[in-house]
Amino acid sequence: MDHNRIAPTPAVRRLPAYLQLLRKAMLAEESYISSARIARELDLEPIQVRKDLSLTGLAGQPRLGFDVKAMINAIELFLGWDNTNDAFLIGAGNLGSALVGYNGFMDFGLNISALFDNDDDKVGSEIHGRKVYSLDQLIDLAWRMHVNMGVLAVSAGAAQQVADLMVDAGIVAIWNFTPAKLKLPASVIVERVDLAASLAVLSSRLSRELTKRRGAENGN
Amino acid sequence: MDHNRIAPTPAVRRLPAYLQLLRKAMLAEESYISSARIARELDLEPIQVRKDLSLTGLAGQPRLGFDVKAMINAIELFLGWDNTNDAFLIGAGNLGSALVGYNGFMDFGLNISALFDNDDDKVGSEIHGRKVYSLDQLIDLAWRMHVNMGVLAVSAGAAQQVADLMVDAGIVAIWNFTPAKLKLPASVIVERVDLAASLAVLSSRLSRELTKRRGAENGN
DNA sequence: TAGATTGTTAATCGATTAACAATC
DNA sequence: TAGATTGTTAATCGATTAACAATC
Repeated sequence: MDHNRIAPTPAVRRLPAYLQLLRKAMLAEESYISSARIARELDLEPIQVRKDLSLTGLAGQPRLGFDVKAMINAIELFLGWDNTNDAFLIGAGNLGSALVGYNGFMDFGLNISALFDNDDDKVGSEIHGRKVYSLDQLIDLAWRMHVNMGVLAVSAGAAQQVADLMVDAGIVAIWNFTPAKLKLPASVIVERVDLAASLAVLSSRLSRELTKRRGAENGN
Repeated sequence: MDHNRIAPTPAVRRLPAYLQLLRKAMLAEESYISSARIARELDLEPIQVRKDLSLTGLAGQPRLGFDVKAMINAIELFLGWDNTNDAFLIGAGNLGSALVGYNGFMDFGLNISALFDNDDDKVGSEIHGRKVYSLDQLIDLAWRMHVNMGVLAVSAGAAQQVADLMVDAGIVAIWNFTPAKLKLPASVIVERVDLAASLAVLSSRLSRELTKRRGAENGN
């Protein structure tokens, strides 16, 4: 309820899952959904669902649950997904191309409107229907098109330098797909997709599991 | 120190960053590094670094810090990155190709040894030097090559079905790049790269920041 | 009204951080 | 030895969960 406190990150990260489920419920023409039902489908606790949804400021109704349509709007508004966000993608390599080709981003209110790369062979071409521009044009185009979000998908080595350029171009939020830890002004919002961290969790667990199994095989 | 308790996930996720820094230190021929120095470079607290590193079971030395080479080995052992892990990648689309082309995985002890796809146009071809097989061959090849890790990069709609097949093929650990929440036996280890969650954090913060700035513009 | 589901307040749990004795 | 840095134990912090009164 307290709209001045910043929202807990773990809760914000769960909101897209609620949104997805609510959209499915809307397609099924259900008008209300309870926290118990959401919790069951997403394998969470009902109380956690209620706490998370309260972030949006929209209250549920006793006996009924949450108004599906209203809650969809409330979550989208909270996340800034109510209007499509135009973003530039910098680095039209393998990963960059993959991200542009992923249509699912439209569900997240994200539209990658142009690509930027230093490779002259790529500049001027189109990837998945989006034009590739030279990095030299980034500042000019970002200001002109009022783009304030950037997806960084260059090599680790180039990441810091390109990020600095993005900031000069007026980009406020950077979705960082590189392994680099960027050093930028505090006012710039950076969210990193840390594949190494994710793989570390998976492979350490696998490693333990395999050790356990080998132990069991030897009759321990 | 208690090696029976499972490791806290946030700590495990930080280990690759330590590893990367330690490797850099080794290249610079430094033999010891203190928690204070690691903390400074990674923007963490020294005490957190010490707690995290203690997970590996390797102790530091008072006055000196941590033995760089020994700690690299200890972290790699802990994560199961001491020997290269062979993995299959299922779904040779945009994202799948990008992941195969990303050479950085070698630093994480991961080697994607083969690709699988249902698209007949792709089967038999090579992507970034790896052969693409039909999904029909997954079970046979996984057993024969003793592969127990799989990277899932198919469409959201196919994810559950393909994951079931992976489990039938004896795959124990699944790195899930799809938006699907997989329902699998509890013994299967799943780690999901949740792009929607990550974007939610970024765009909700951006949204707040822009609202704030617009407020400031209007003289509030 | 009775009953189901909500939001609030308090308790629990786990991760982070602080204080400090132990160590080389 | 003196001093820097460690690992341990305790305190703090934040997120999750439990209990329950409020509500339609």
